[in-house]
Amino acid sequence: MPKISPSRRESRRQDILEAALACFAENGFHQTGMADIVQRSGMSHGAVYGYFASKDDIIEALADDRRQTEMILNAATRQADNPIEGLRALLRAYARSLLDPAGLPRRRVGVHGWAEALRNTRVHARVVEGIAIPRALIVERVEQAQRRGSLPKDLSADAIARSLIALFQGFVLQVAWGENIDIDSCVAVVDRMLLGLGQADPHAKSRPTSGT
Amino acid sequence: MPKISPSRRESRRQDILEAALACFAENGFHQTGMADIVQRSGMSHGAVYGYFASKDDIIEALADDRRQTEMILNAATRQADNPIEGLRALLRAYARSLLDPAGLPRRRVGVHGWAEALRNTRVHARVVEGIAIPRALIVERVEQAQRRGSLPKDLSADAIARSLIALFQGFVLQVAWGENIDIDSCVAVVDRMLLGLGQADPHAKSRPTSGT
Amino acid sequence: MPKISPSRRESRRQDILEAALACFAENGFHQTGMADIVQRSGMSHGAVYGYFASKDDIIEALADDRRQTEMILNAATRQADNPIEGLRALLRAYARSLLDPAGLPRRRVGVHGWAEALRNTRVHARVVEGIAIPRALIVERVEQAQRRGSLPKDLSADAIARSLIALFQGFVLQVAWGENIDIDSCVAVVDRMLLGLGQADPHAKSRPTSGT
Amino acid sequence: MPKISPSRRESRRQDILEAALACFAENGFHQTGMADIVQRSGMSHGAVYGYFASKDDIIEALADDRRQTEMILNAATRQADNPIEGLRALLRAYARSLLDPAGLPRRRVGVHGWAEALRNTRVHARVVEGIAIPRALIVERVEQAQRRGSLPKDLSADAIARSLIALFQGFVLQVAWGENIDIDSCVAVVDRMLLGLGQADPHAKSRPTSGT
DNA sequence: TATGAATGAGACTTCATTCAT
DNA sequence: AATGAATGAAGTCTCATTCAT
Repeated sequence: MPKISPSRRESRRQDILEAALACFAENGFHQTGMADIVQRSGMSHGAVYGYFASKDDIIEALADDRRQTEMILNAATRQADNPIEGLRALLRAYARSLLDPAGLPRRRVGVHGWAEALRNTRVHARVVEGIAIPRALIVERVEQAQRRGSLPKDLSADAIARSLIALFQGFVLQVAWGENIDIDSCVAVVDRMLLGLGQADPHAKSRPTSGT
Repeated sequence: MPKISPSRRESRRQDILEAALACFAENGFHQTGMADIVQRSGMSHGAVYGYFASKDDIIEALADDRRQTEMILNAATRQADNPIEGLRALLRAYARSLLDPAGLPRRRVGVHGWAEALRNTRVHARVVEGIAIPRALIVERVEQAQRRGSLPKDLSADAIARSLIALFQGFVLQVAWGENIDIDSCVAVVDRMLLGLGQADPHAKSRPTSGT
Repeated sequence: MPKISPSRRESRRQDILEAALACFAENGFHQTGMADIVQRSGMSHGAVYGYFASKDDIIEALADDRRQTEMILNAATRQADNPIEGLRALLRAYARSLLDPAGLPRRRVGVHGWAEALRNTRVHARVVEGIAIPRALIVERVEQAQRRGSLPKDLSADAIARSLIALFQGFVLQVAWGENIDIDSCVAVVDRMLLGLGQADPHAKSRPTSGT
Repeated sequence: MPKISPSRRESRRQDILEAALACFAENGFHQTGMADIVQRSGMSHGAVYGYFASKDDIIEALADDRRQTEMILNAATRQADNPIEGLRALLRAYARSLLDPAGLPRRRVGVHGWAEALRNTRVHARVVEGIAIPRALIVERVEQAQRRGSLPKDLSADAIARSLIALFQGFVLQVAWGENIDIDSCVAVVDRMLLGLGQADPHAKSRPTSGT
């Protein structure tokens, strides 16, 4: 029987995750010690271990960021009637998040998570799941557009989704590195690319893939 | 001859880097111990330290992979007369490298390097430099195309370059994760995106951007 | 109470210093491993590092021995009214300490500290400070005696102090080496030397510096 | 059968000792690596090991410095007819050597040797022997003086010798530390102390010890 | 003889986790 | 539940010495 209330417990848990996020963002998972997290959280070693079974447990918890996903779902949902506009809304939602300095730690930890996912099965699962959600959404939008004829059917919806995700991932990376990147210009570029997707295959001999 | 020949020395150095690459690809930089590298290289601790001053030194050496860059330069150079085709050649060269299973360790280590670049200044410098080279090449091609009128001038050449790089980075990441990604389909998608770039801004009122 | 009391902490600290003293006395600073100290202290590596940041930290802590100094201050203070007798009391206090077998480890470590002071700045500072204190005391006594006329004014008080310190240092060294030295006889010799200091310069032509 | 001439061999040996002396003076025995000595000597590892079986061998060779001893013997011998003057000549010879900056490395290594003598039996033997020689000389002089009546017989000749040696040792130490010590003033002090030794025991009740 | 690359035991230190208080 | 001192395996790196060339 816990002496502290469930809500207080959850709040403490978040304190730890917040502290860990800050530490991991600065130094990466493996250069950060439990002592760093303990100190930053203002708690004791024992207390932290009361909320997480291990350091890996904390890493896993942070590898799974639903907030971004939720934001994206919302962005796309708001344009539920127009798939192409939905994708553009998605793009803009991502771009906006990249411009938010408060999200920098999160994005840096995200990049560390990408590397960690290469060897830590559980982290891998979390990360891949986290990406599967927007991907499924994009796929859905694309297929919707393909049915409507606003996107050609000769392109794989999955490939389009993966390509857009890849774009976002690359932007996250470059921004995390502190590269001097002009997000707005990039959004314009991607917008134009999306527009290009709507074209038929110019290399296909004579037979237009889709018409108006 | 007690002093080993420079070529033999270089060969030994490569052996170490190869061993380290394999270890890092499996377990990441910080989960790999010097003992692992030593064992895998078949040398002794002391011998390894005769070639590299520290583990970080090895990491740095691996963070700088010119081979990929060179391949890209070649790919683009072969199409020196047609900038758009040069970019497509680049895209294909990248895609081909992604399909090579022998390059997997290298790509995995590359991802670890991305994370490491977030906190290790020297690795950061290497990684960023490694990306600056293809980016400069792309910028050059794009500006060439813009002068010729095959790409609109209202798009930032740098943004285009960064976007293409971002795409490649994201693909590298997804492939490294073992995602079930169909590279050929993705190439088709990116091809179409490139095509889209050639279009004028559809939102611009009346005045066509491309001319002459 | 999870946090150990300050007194218990200090006691543990002393345990480590004691163990280190014994090890260093036997094998010197650099031939002693942390493992030796750890084993002798009965603690674990981590525990020792909870009290001292490094091996050098332990060495520094041992380079600073105030006990001897305090003993000397006491000895001299007891004869506050007669400076010459104060110096003789000092001499005897030192001699007594040399005869104490329990102090042998301390003296051996002291000699190691002399060598260490040649290259370790912090140890140098500690050692020199440790000697500055009795030296200042001797200087004070000598100047007092010079004002009273019981010591000639043509001798530098500092040189006298340094000479007496040098004598003690040499005795410490010879005793530490296990030389077959008769301390009592040496005390008699130094006593006579002190007596000699009271004489006027015999080489000074005619004019006596001080009278009786 | 050595290919190099014995004289060349000895010269090489001295080169190594010189290099080692410089290294040891700077960093002490145990902080100096064979690599340092090898580099400073301009030879190779193998070559150095051709002259000395081990690092300890080099240390031992340096622990035995006959040059100083010889100088002292000469100084005292020049005053063979007057024992007290012989001692004063010795004192001055020592003092002069302390003022020679070229001898600093030697003196620093000497101090390291004092510490090393505490645990290395062979070094101990060398160091103690090195000191036994001047001590024996002083004892001889003192006994000579006692027979002549210029020094009282109630003082132990050995204690006097050890006391004088102790003085010198302490001066060496303080000079090696870079202390701001005025050697000339100290010589004046020791001169007066020696003068004091000539006095009879003032505490002895009535019966004068000295004759004539 | 000379060279210097190689060896490998061992040095110091860290840190995720536990558990007596 | 909470504390934080303690554990000890494991980490990176050094260095006296050897030996193939």
